[in-house]
Amino acid sequence: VARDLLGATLAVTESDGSITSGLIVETEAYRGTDDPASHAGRGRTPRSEIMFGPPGLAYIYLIYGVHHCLNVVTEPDGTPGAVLIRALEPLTNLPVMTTRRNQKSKNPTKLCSGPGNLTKSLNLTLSSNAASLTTSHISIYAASQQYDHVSTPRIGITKAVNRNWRFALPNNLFTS
DNA sequence: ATATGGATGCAA
DNA sequence: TGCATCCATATT
Repeated sequence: VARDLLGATLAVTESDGSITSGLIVETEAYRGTDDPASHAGRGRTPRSEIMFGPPGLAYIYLIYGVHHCLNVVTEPDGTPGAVLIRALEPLTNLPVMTTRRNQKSKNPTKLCSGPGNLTKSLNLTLSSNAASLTTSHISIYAASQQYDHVSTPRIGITKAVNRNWRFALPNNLFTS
């Protein structure tokens, strides 16, 4: 699923009705109770519970007390799994993103480059945790084509570094 | 290289 | 209750 999400469109409907969106260019998979790098790797906890739930929900958590990370719950009900969205190529509402990121340059390549950066650009916080990606203000539209990809170890983790579960569009300027 | 700073989960 | 840890980023 992490591979399939490459090239999909992530869109957030703002309170004024406008759409802030981007193309998913970088993802990471976290799957199973035997994945020590996953929040679900030590079984069900209040936080990881959502990863065990039905697919199609947003899992948003606070990291380092500073940044939010957006994940898509993927596996069938009962099996834990989620895909971390790590980078987007901005599509709409770029000025809004630039303002939220306090960017002076209008260079779009860094607007959504990194999991904490894209949630800031899209204004996603814990209040959107567990939102349905099919019926809420957050939506994902499947890619219209199959994209080529590269895979590498996941970033920022210390366990299970040998699994190449990070996926990105090759030679993409908007990855982190 | 370093400051940032809240939620989480586990031990006590 | 206390504390180490954490899927990161901006700034020095």
